Amino acid sequence: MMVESASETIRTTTSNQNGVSNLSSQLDGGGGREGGSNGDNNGEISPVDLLHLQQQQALQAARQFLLQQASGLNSPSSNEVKQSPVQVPMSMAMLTPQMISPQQMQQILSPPQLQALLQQQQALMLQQVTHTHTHSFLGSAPAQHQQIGNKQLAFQQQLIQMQQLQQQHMINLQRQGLVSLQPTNPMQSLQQAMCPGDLQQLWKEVSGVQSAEEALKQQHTGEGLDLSTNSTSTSFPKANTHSSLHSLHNGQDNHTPKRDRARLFEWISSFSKADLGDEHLTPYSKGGPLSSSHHEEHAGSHPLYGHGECKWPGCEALCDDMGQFIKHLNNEHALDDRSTAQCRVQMQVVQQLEIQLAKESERLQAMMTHLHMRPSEPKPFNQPLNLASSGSLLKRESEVYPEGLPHPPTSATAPITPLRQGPSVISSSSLHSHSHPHGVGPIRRRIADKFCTPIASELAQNCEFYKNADVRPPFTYASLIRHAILEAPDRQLTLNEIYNWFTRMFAYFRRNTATWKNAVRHNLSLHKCFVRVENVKGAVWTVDEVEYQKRRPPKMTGSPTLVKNMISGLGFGSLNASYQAALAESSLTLLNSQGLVNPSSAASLNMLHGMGHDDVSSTVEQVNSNGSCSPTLSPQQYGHQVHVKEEPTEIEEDSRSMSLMATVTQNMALPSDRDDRDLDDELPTEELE
DNA sequence: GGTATAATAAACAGAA
DNA sequence: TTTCTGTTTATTATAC
Repeated sequence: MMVESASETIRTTTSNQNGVSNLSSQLDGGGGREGGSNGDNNGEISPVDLLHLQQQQALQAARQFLLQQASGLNSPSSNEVKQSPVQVPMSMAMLTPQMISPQQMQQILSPPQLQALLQQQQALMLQQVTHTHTHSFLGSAPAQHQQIGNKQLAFQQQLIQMQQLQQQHMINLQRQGLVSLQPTNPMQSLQQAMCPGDLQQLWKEVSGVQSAEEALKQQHTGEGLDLSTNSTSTSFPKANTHSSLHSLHNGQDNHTPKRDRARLFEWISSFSKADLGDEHLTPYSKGGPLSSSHHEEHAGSHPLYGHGECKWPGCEALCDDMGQFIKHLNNEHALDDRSTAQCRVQMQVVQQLEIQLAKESERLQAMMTHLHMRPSEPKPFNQPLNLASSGSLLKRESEVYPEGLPHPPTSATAPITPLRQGPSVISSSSLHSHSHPHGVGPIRRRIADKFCTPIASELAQNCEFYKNADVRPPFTYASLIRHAILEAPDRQLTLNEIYNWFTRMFAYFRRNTATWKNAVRHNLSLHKCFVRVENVKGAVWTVDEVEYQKRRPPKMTGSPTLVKNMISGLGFGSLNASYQAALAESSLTLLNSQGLVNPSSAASLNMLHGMGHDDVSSTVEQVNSNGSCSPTLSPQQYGHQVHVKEEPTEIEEDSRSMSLMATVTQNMALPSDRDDRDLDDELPTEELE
């Protein structure tokens, strides 16, 4: 029961804001395990402090610049970056965020450059706000209003981009262990990245601009808000504001006519609460605009009310009590164009952050996968990836992951699946195939076998991950069943015990019970390598290693194509040929130091590189578990009734040579702690792969 | 396009 | 009768 609730918790990681704190918790836990990866900043100014200091300095400079402008420097030509303390090309500072993603920006720019860019953008934002203000009050021609609307659009786009960029930068710092991780939500992330006061200030600027425009409009037309009026060529900035924000979301400037309230409401409601989280749409989506009957308002708390002030973006109105706040909310933030526009901006912010979160979650899993590997195994990740030859999943991931970054052994579902999925995270649900009942399509099914993933090694490295994350393990049912059975003390399990192993080891299998249990039974019956043995306490299942080795493994003959495929398999954080080579290399070193190996055995180890990884791991596991040289564990030794099955498609292949490996391995000391067997018992033997 | 492999679904039967 | 266990068949997807 506890495990199920735990998996439920994990599953929410990318679906709402709560996931952020969950993710942070995981990060904290992971950081603790890794021990010391966060660095030691005690007694000195931490990088994050420096970052904040720089941001404050930039903002301070921007404020001074604003003051100068307000005191008479109204010339637009003065709005140049030469005021900026850091020299980053203006074209870069202004255009890049809209042209390329923040991730790409970070790859292109060094951290100092990135920081400089952030500062420039912040200063520029404030400058734009000032100019917008200035033009709003000084100019009244429609053309100027049009310009204001465009500036607002540009401003808000850049604001979001800047927020993204800063958040990404913070995450990068966190990833580098330079910043301690804190439970946060998207808005907190923005505030954390920007400096809360300045973010709020920027929001106020947006609101202020719109308020000023509304005032102007009312002055010119002598009428109040008329939401039903279509915008014309002489439309007021308010209409532009609307369309700008609308196009902000659509990614195009289509200058749509004003929507009436119903359409605004419809548009907002089109965002499912599942995507955006309850709190974002609650005021609108439940019973109309900011209804005072909202349940949270009656409950004495409101997400938009805290510390005696209104938390509406850009609004810091002081409200003594909830009643006053509700009154303020209904009066000042009713469903009108401005509120809708602000809501849209907020939606956009949330959506961007959620996308970012999904990506970062996947990146986290890739990092965890990487960090679980020993320091002596960096080779695979130094090799160029050839993802183009991989399947569609890898192609998708190649779009997500920067080149050279190890991909998680996927899954997301992301929700992670987000992957959703691995470790396959992809637990990010966003990466899960929606057409598949399990959320994980067949694409992923054979990943383990295709890339020859060593199940023992993978499980050892990501044991905790699979136990907690709702991520489908990248192994076939057969390999999982076999692993479960071989892991058992007497190398035999009842069906129910196999079920229990699945649910114990993988959060993913704590759901979809009917499906995967059926699959387990199906595999047990189908594959000849699984032998049913009846004893006094009922039927148990064992593994016939000979039969298992007969299963046609992925061909790894060393041809360029296969090697390329293996390299492409790198994307899963699973072991590939290079990794195996590194493992063998390090193992040989170890064995040589123990005088247990000779050149011929080294050749044998190298030969293993051409084997399917499952085969390799099975060999090692078997030897390891048996503790003897016997290459197989014949079920006949049980002396019970045995049901021999026929493998559907059996191609006889030479059994891989394993005697030498067995000879070597049996001499190696094995940890005795069974509780840690996943991590300790298998690793030494896996190193021989 | 054929083949192999794996996942999934489902039907069915026998035992507990 | 229900549930569990085990077998079998069919379909689909993917990789080669």
